Amino acid sequence: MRQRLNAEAAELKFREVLARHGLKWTAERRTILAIVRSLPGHFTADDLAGHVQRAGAGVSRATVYRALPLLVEAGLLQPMVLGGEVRRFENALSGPHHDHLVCTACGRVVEIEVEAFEILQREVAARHGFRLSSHVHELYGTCAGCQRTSERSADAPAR
Amino acid sequence: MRQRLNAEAAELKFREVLARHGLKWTAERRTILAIVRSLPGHFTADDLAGHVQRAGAGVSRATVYRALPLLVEAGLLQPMVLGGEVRRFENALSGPHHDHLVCTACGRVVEIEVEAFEILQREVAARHGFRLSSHVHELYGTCAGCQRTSERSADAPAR
DNA sequence: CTTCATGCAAAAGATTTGCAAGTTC
DNA sequence: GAACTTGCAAATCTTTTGCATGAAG
Repeated sequence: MRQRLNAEAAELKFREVLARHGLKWTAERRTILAIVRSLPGHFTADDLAGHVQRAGAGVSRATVYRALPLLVEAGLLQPMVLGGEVRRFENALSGPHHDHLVCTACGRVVEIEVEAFEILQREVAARHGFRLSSHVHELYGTCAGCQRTSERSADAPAR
Repeated sequence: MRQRLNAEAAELKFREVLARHGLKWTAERRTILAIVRSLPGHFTADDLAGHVQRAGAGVSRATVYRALPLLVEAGLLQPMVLGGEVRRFENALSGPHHDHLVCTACGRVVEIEVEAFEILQREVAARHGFRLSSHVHELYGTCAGCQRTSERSADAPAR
């Protein structure tokens, strides 16, 4: 139901985020975007940096790292937790389980609790013969306030 | 719908994981478990280590770090991505979006695609005035094969 | 022209590991 | 007893920053 984004659409999304932050569209960021589009499957931040460097054009690691959050904000890169190498946790014992709705512009976090998700998750897991123990479920986007801000002006402070 | 786990249940879960890996139930791990249960909200691996250290009993940082993956496997700690400080990504452009079903015992990853999740997510986001751009959704548990293995013997190799 | 970007190399952090001595099973 | 743990400190790794120079708007 969700169509594959072509190069043009991807560039548009990226530039939109840049504009929103008053940042510039440079050759380096263009290169990084291209590599990101070309990488299949899962990869680490460092992997990506490596690919970009090897890809010829001398784009430094620092520049790649600096682009990461922007790419995520543009929805071109999707953060993952696979493998458990995370830095951040939440006590899974206190109170009922909840997921998170995070504003990528201002950082606000809304905790949500949706019974339907839980049920659906169990169903899917069962269908694959899995016995669930936990999960990570976070939704990223912009909250009402930040949407208004970015519509009004393109030089809105990042946070 | 999901009840708060009491100390006993938590210990049971933890010891179960330890047994499954042929590991031991030590005073240090007991301390760590206690602190984990006491910490509310979100925290980093380092935060936890700090708390444990300050909590008196001289449990070293290294020991805490070593216990982390076990706690997650036991479902007592829930990994999160909040804040975007992740090390791992996935190209959000190639093909339709999918979530992950991960076996914490053997590491197998099954990619799942459930339309209902997407719809529900959009609904929840809308209800809070958010415009979604991406999300992380990973389910952790044990696959059919690993379930059988751990039932048969407690000394099954971790992976 | 003013503001932002980049590379470099250094700095800062976070996590992991080797080892000798002490514990659990 | 054998196998697994721990603390410590050193070793690794990853990610971030300061600065001077070079582009983009």
